[in-house]
Amino acid sequence: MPIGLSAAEVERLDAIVSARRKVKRGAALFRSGQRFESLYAIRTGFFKTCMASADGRDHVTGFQMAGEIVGLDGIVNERHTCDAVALEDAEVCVMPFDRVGELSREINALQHHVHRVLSREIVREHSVMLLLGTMRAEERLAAFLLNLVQRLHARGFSRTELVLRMTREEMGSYLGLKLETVSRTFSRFAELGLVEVRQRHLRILDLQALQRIVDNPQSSGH
Amino acid sequence: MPIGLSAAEVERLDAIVSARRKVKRGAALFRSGQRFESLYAIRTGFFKTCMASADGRDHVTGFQMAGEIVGLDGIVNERHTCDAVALEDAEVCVMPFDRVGELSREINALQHHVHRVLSREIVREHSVMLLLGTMRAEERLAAFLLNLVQRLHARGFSRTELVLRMTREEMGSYLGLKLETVSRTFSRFAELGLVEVRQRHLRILDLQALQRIVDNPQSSGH
DNA sequence: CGCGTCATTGATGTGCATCAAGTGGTGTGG
DNA sequence: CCACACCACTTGATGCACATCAATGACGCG
Repeated sequence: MPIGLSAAEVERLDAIVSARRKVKRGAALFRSGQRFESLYAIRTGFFKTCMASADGRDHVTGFQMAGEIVGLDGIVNERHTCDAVALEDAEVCVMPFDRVGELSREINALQHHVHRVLSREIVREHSVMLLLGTMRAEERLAAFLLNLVQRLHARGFSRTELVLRMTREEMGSYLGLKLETVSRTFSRFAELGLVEVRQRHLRILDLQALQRIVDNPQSSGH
Repeated sequence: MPIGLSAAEVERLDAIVSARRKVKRGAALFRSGQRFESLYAIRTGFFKTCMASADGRDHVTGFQMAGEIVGLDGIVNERHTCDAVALEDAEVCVMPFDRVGELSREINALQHHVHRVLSREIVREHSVMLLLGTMRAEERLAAFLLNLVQRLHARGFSRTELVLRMTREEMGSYLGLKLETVSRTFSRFAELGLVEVRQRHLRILDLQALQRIVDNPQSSGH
C-alpha cells in the first residue's frame, strides 16, 4: 500500500488488516454468490478471478499477484460476483470493508487511495475490453505477456524471465482464445526468436519485437 | 441519486452539483488526456465512451444514459483515459471530485454510494468482458439489446420499443463486431420474428426468444 | 514407475471479416 | 419544392483467422 501516511495512521491501518488468511493452490478465496464482507490484499501467491456466464461456460476475468486487491466487485451488491482461485499457495490480508470505510473517512489519503484502486481496476478492464474487442491472437498474447512481465518487474523480478502460473486454457479464457491457439501462438513466437518457451517457463528474447506486435495492427508475420 | 439521505444532506449535495453543462450532439464532454477534475451525472441525453488503442483503431467501451455517471476512469491518474461523446444533445451535472470526497467523508451514505457506483462499473465491465470473450455475434447483439431495453425500461420507457442512438458501426465497435455483421444479425433476428427494425427504431417482438439466445450457447439457428 | 493432466501439433471446418455494389433517408442549396 | 450529394445501412461473394476434432508427447505427482 504505497501511500503517504503518518506513522500513527499506518498503525491504525495495520490494526484493521491484521487478519491473515492462507489459501491453498486450487482453493477459492471466495466464490460467486458469497456474501461480501472484506477486500483482500494479496501478500504472496497468485490468483485468477473467473465468472460463469448464463449458459455455464466460464471465463477468467483477471490474474492477480502480490500487492494487488481482490474483491472489489462485491461492494455494489454485498455479494461476490466472481470466484477468486489461488493458482499457487497464497496468503492474503483480510480487510473488513466497513472498517476500511470508517478509517477512510478519517484518513484523507486512505480515502483517496481506495478511490484510486477502484478506478485503476476500471481502467485495467477498459484495456482488456480493447484487447478482446479489436486485437488478433498474436497481439493479445503479446500484450498479455508484456503486461505480466511488467508487473513482475515492478515487484523486483526479472524483466525477461517468468513462470506462467496458469494453464494455456486459463490464458486462453482470459484472452478470448482457445488453448490450442495460445499454444500455437507461443510456438510461432518461439520460431520468430521472440521468446523461449519450456513448459511454463518463459524467457523473453526480444521485448521490442513483442511491443511492436502490440502496437502494429497488421503484424501477422506475412 | 437514489440513496437514503436526510433533507439537509440532500441540500448540501445539491450545492456541489449545482453546475450544469450542455453538450451538443457529436461534441465531447471530455477527451482522453484531459485533466480529471469532475465526475458527470447525465441528466438528459445519451453518450458513448471510447478509447484509442496503441495503433490508432478506436473502440467504444460503453453507452451511458440519464442517471448514469461518467468519468470514473479519470480518478486513478487525474487524467481522463477515454473520450465521452454525446450521441444526442445532452445535459450533465458537473460534480467536482474533491468536493464529492469531502462530503462523502461526512455523509456516510454518500461514501457508500460512491463506492457502489465504482464497483458497479467494475461488475458491468466484467460482463462485457464475458460477452467479448465467449459469445457469438447473435448472442452479443441479443445481450446488448436486452441490456439497453432493460435500462430504458427502468427509466420509464417502453419495455419493447426503443430508438438506437448509435450507428451500426458504434454498436459493432462496442460488441467486437464489424458493422456488416451487426446489420446481418439484425436482419436475421427480423426474419425469425424476434424484432422489427426500421432504421434506428427497434421493436422487440419476442423478448423470451432473445433471452434464450443469450442463455443458450448453441442457438445459432441451424 | 505409471497414470492423469497439461501441452503440442496436424487436418479440417466455420463464423465473421473483408471487399464490393447498391439502396434509402436526410439535409442542403438552387 | 425538388435535385443532388452524402452518409448510414443492407446485402452478396469471397477469404481468412481461429475453432474444432483428433492424436501424440512431456511432465509431475502419488
